[in-house]
Amino acid sequence: MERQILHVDVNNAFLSWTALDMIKNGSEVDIREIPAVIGGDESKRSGIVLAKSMKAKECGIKTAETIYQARLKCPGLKIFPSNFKVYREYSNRLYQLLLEYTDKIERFSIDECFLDMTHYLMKDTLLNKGREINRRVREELGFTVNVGVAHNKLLAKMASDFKKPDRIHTLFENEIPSKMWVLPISELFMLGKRTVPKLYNMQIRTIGELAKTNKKVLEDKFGKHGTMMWEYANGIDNSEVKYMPEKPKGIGNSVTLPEDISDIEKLEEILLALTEQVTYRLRRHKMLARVVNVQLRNKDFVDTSHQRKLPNATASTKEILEVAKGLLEQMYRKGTPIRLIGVRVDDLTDKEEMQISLFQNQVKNKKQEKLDKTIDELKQKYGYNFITRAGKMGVEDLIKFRKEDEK
DNA sequence: TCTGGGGTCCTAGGACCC
DNA sequence: TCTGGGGTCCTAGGACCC
Repeated sequence: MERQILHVDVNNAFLSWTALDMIKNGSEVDIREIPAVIGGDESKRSGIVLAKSMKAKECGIKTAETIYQARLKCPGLKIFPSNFKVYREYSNRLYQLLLEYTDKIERFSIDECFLDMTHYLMKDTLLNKGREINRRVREELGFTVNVGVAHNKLLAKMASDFKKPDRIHTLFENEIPSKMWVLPISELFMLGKRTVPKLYNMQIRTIGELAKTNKKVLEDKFGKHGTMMWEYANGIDNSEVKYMPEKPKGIGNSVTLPEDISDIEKLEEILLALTEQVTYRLRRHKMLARVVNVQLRNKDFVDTSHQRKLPNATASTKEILEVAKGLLEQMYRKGTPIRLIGVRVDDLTDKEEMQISLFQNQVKNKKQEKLDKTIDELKQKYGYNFITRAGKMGVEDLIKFRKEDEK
């Protein structure tokens, strides 16, 4: 049975939502109407563009480039900080509105949803529903979306990426040659800056040329990625709309340091703050981790990471911190200036499903678990930073706590 | 000149076992 | 002197997404 898929994509999401929030708080200007970007903080060495207004786009400003470069392109540019709490609110409002159409919604990111409308279309056409969503979001929520209409997720997503803003586009099978094959390969979902030059070297420049390339040639060169790009170029995608919320597969926290650090004791303090945050989130998900990973980025932007598999899954701050410290010591070359440090846990399992090893639940573990639990409860009651073991040098200010895990 | 932070998935090589 | 071939697990790194 042919599926009926919509992709809803908020136009300039962070910028639009910041604009609405500013207006709500009495701002006279609508930053959607001027050259403006949402960006990081240059003084904290995180100065990149997260979102741009149409006027900023006209200057040639691109997402993810540096604020420095953006300002060169557009001297009068206004820069505003991001506010994820606000973004989450608007994202939830959009989701609530979309729930009126189907409960088969995949929240692909904070500003993108896939809707599986296959079983929800009565006499209305998919296109009419798309138009209605587009209009209602604008009128009722005050921002605009692009809607992609197709029979699978890939084509719906490609369609919503056509002309912006506030548009609706279809991409049905018979439209693939005229609407998709004419585009450069860089426009194809999952073809990034590493793969595109390799395809260019093979004289493949448009999605249509990729679609007509021998599949086996691509597979020999790119493996599974080759299979995928050939199928995508031909509009083939059988993946489901994943409307059931999934458990995370890994949880991480990393920081770019305001200045390079070459002192391992300082790095260890930051590692503690990062680990506390990661294990707190892990416990809130009621999950345990079996793999601990530490990442370093040096001043030359070279990344290294080491990981270790644990004999038993755990959510204990102490246990994970000990492993993380071991990894840091193992990989850190004395005197190297470090720009970024991160901790993540992987290979997660549900706590309930965990088999309790006979040798594992000893008294000291119980004690440690109880301490973690007490601290977690205080954090929930008085806020994440109320109590922390990493308070020595204001390290906790570096670690942004992610509020969505509060729920 | 300056280059975020959160993820997911894949690959390749080495260790180890039968 | 010549030295298999699979399979699994673990680790480091890369590519891509928003």
